[in-house]
Amino acid sequence: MPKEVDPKFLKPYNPQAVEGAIYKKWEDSGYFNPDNLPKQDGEPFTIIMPPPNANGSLHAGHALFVTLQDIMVRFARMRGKRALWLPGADHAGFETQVVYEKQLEKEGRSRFQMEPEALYKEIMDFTLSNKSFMEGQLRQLGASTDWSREVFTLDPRVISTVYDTFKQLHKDDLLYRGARIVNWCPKHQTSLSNLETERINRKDSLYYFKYGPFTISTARPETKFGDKYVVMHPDDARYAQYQDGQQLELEWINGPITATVIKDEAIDPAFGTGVMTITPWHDPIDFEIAQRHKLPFEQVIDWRGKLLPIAGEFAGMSIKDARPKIVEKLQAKGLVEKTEEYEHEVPVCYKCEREIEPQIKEQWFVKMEPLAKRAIEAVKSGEVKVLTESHEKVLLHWLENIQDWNISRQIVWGIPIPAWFRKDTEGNVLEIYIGDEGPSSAKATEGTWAKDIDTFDTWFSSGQWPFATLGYPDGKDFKNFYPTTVMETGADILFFWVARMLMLGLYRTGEVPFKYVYLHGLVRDAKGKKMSKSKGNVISPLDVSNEYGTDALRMGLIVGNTPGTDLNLDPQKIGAYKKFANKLWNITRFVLSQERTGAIKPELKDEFDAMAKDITKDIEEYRIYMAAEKLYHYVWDRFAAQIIEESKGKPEYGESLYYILENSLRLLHPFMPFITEEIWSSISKDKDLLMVAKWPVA
RNA sequence: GCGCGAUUAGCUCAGUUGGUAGAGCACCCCGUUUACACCGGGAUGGUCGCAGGUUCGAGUCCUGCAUCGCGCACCA
Repeated sequence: MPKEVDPKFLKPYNPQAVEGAIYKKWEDSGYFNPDNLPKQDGEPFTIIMPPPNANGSLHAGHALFVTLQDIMVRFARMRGKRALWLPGADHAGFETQVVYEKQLEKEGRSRFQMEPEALYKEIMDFTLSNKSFMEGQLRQLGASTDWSREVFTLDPRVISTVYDTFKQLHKDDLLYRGARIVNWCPKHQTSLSNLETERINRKDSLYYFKYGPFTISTARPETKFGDKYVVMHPDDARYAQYQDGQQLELEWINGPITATVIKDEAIDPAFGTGVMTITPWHDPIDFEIAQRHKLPFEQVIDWRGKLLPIAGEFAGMSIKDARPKIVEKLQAKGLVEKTEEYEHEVPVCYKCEREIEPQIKEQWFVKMEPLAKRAIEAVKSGEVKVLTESHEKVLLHWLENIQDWNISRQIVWGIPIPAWFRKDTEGNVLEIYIGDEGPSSAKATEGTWAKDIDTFDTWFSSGQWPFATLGYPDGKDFKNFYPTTVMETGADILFFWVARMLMLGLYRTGEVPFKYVYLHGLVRDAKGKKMSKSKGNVISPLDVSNEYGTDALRMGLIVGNTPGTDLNLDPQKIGAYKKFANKLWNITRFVLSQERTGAIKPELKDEFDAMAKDITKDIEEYRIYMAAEKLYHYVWDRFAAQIIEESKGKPEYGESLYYILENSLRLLHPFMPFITEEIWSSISKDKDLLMVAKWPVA
């Protein structure tokens, strides 16, 4: 004689009807904040959320990290730890500015026609409205984050931490301001770090020009106007007759010039003719050669990519227009020997794919080697463990070959660099001042003070995120929750972010910022293609959540997703987990129709406990994908398909069924928090929320 | 140039410290026996890229090769 069950179980599970209310219950309970947890003596467990860029909607990658981190945090919370998941939002400097500039472009406006203050305010409004939108989306995905501790990357206390780090680097002589070759994007009008450039393979013409007695080869005729130095390898026998410093008169693009021979080992005798002329202002190799030989630097191309007056009749032309005309002129003068097609790699801006124009610019650089050294030690000693091993190798390789870091950006949307320069009337810098407020005017005995108008590379500030968010150095949270437990983020920002956090965290606090690094891969579409707006194959996690339920989305993102490898998000797979949610719903319906008779069968309990122990170990060792799959199979293939079938018509199974259901819900909760909490409220009305229920394995 | 991976069922991928291969989807057959048709039962399907080696035993460790992919880097 079956018992009456709650009528809600007589219909299929409807995620949309319950998820919102459940999230509200969690949030109202206060348990997202570790200070409110029933058990206050547990050890701390901390994850700092990688702050999503507040410049659009959450994408599938966000849904993946939310799911992974939420599983880790809910698991820790149920095991009695003081679990803190600290949420954030990123102003995302250059990224957001690019997004906003596209919007301006659509409106027929341009940032270059705007006052910086007005532009800053507009982007701030844009960012803040996206931020609150995004917070709602994080809730929809079930993120059990402590909203009372949320931090925005432009919060005053973050900026103050960033300024302290800048000052400290200056004090420790790890910071320099130098005129170096930078990666200049002519579209975005800013310099970029090496990481912010990409290389594309391209076929171009390689021109061979007669340069006095030599033949030089170049792919960039438009830079050659100021070339007065001709360089060859000192051991190249073909040119042994020429001496370093020897001067030659020769005919060049715009008339006769005096050229000087330079011998330098940077030249590869096997490339082209083994001779080249140099353009120190627009080429990194040439820059170094010029530095070694103390040669002058002259700008040929302006910041917009147009030729300067040194180009004579070509002045004011764009590179694209000028190049063929210059070749034509040289041809007419009989100075073109031949032209070859060749393939080479060209650096481009990672945002607009416009060709990078190397330029010399005064920027702030951080000396990275000493910082990298400590990070390498931390990785090698195991103070910080990187999943997977291959990512650890990649990280070490990068750290071991680190280059100095340009942290200046010529954009308004960012944290201003707290530096002032005292300049004479020529514009030469007489003195540099670094501080929160400007230098007192009384100090300017000569020249005038001008503020650095640049902002920091976003990664310079976000590289300090773990300790900045926790209130270093005196904050209570810093003392309680630092070093954090896990940094879970995308493998694609291993260098941009993880490496910088590691280095800056060690530098400022003397401790690693996190003990584990868990890296996830890219979320691709069902066919393994990278999602992009232009391809139109973007899957919105919020849409998927609405259609299949958040729990199904979460399972689909987790099962079979090993750390560091890309995941194909197939709606069919999500559908399979929607069915699983319904299965669980119907299991409950059946169990609730049974009386709690008989004693728990030892063999069933032992079997369940062994499974529970096994998946606990999996989660502890970050095999989350495997824990999820094992649970799925236990619940469906063992519990539903076998145990329940055997139990039919046998009242002595009653208590066993309740035992297995109740404890399965505990195990499933981190993965499928909504449906498990909903069922929990029906089977144990007098107890606290499932999110703080005790994990079945100690 | 330097470095890191991948190659397992038709497709997409798991396979934890070496113990005679698994999932989802697809496909085929049967079934509406009261938890569930968002279901149940069953079937087909793999010489685990190739060649060697270590081992009682290798998808799993080692070496070489092939193919594909990724990252970093100043070749005019």
